[in-house]
Amino acid sequence: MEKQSSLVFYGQGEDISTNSKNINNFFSHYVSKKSIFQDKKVLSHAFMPDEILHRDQELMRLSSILAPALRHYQPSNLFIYGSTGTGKTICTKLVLSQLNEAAKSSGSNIKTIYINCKMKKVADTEYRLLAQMLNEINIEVPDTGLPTDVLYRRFFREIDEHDQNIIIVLDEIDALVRKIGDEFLYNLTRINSELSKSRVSFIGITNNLSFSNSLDARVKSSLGEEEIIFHPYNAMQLKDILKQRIDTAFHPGAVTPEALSKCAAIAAQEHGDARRALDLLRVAGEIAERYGLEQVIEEHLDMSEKKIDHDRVTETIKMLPGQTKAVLYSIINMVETNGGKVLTGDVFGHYKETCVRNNLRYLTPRRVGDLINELDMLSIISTQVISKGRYGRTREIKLNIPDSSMDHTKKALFPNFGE
DNA sequence: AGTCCACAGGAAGGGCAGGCGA
DNA sequence: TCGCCTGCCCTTCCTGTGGACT
Repeated sequence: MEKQSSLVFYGQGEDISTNSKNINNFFSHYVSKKSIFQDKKVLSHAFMPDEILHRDQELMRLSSILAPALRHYQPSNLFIYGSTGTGKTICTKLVLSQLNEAAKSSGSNIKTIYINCKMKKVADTEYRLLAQMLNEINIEVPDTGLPTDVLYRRFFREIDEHDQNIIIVLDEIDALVRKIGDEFLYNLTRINSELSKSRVSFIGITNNLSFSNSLDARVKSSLGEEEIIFHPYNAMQLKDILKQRIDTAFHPGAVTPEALSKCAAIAAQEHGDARRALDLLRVAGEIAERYGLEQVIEEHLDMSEKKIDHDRVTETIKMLPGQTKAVLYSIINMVETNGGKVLTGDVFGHYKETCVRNNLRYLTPRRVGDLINELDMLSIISTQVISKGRYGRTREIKLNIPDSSMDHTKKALFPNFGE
């Protein structure tokens, strides 16, 4: 295939004496050229389609569980399970928005609160989650400084002012419980006994199918009154979803049927993740556009896959704190030297040496163990606890950084640490 | 069967910064 | 201003673990 980047074209082919002229010409050309996209936002995670394909059963089940709110009854608490990109969040949001519409026309007083518990600095502590819930009902509270029980009381008082049904959605609830434990959830289960006018229901969304097993029995029985499982999409279903979005996102004929099939197949292999499929398609479109082409072809999807992986890794690494970078630097070095997998003890030894060499303070093995866990949670590495019998119990660490991103990863770490 | 190793990981608490209310 | 509360990062201390070794 012959590729021609418009950037290269303008830089080399024309006699333009100054940089500003060059850039100006590029922008004019860019504006005058027809975009491959018709409406790019249709491919974003936040976009809510009018119709969600292949989720009729789940939507009906969800609607029937929440419907009693329209008759001033408290709907059952609910857990929604399913892997990433199976439509849990989007279906919940759609049903809630329809419920709000129905409430408006029927005169029911329903308030819905949606909180993504995985958002850093939003819901990673009990205080912040309560503050976020208060913000959702337009009550401003300081980022820190107040006792937690004051926030609880304020929240109870505010929501109990009117006779209303409140539905609180805690998305990625497993991340919250991992961070602050399930005591908080227990407090929430007691919420209705504190209220005289309002009624509160909870929807917990998680991609961890065994999440409820890790909960306290009281919390489990109270919050898990109903359960809905979202199964992964298969390749055919993903293809339908992609087709639906392509029709509005791209100009007609901008995505070849082969590219569409390939995109669906890649995402189907990765646990039927529709979000991943849409990302692949969006980035592939951007790549095609950058090359000045009017069609997305299979090859762009390969490039898109690499780019998404690469961006995810390098962006995550850039944001890491210095000590975590030092630990990762040691893991990469150990893996490159020893090949394959390394053990916690070896990593700590290398990490300590690196810190001494670079005049950095070094942390205790206990803390380094936690940092290794954090890298694991970010999927930069994978760890597995193994027993080496008489030679102790340790963690085996494997790098998850693709070879294609290794150079950039090192560049992101090397300014901080030298040999 | 008991011992031992090299950790994993929970619990408790210190120190610091930042904010609130009296 | 001061006491109290929070989050955050960290250390210290401790118990638990599982399979090789004796």
